Amino acid sequence: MPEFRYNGKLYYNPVEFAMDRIGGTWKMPILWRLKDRVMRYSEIKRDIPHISDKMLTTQLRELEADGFIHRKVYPVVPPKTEYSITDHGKKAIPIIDTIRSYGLALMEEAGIGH
Amino acid sequence: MPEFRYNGKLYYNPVEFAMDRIGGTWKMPILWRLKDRVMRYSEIKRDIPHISDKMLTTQLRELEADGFIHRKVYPVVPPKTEYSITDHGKKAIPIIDTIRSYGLALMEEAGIGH
DNA sequence: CGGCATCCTGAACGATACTG
DNA sequence: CAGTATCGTTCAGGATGCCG
Repeated sequence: MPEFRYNGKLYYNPVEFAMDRIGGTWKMPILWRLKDRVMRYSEIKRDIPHISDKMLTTQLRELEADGFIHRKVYPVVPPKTEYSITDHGKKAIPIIDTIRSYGLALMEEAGIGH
Repeated sequence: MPEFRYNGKLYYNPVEFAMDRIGGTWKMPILWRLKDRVMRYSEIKRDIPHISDKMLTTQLRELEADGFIHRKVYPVVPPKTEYSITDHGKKAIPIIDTIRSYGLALMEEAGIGH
């Protein structure tokens, strides 16, 4: 398996590369919520309990930089920012769905959720 | 999305639960290599560059504890230990394959690998 | 050969406070 | 409302050495 570099970071396989874009604790939950609707910052925050402003902002910025979501700022008072998924981001949804289903299966096997 | 607890740890969604079992830097690469053959400790280690003994041992133990792989020790000198994937572990392979393919697609879009 | 025991670092992540 | 700034903590993972 050939190793390669991207943006200065070293990767050893495609799985690692994919997980660096959509992995971590928050990115999939965020993408999942944006999959079929536009949401404001405060909406996302309210919908994902326990996430801090810092984490939400950081993750949103990274997803935007990687082209998964679009950020639209309305220059009004009070501030208004809308986040939406891009076509590039939509391609990740089936993957997340696969992992999600697998997680549910594992949970059932483990006796969780009934 | 209902949160739940498992082995003392708090999870917020099925994706997080799944990634806690097969995620991280090393677990998928290990499972991927064991998917259709039995391997000895030293074989795996040789096949996954850059992994340390500590990491390899830790990950193998966790995968074993979660029922993904089986560990068979031969009481001989010098020591011999064989690792194989279980039926439970085999169910993870299609997931890894999906993520892998997605990673390859992302890499191609990013202009990596040609 | 197939590990385990220690020690250690850096990045991820959290808590809190503040602001245009 | 939608963030930033700063500080503190945790923990995955690396480095090194030892052993039956």
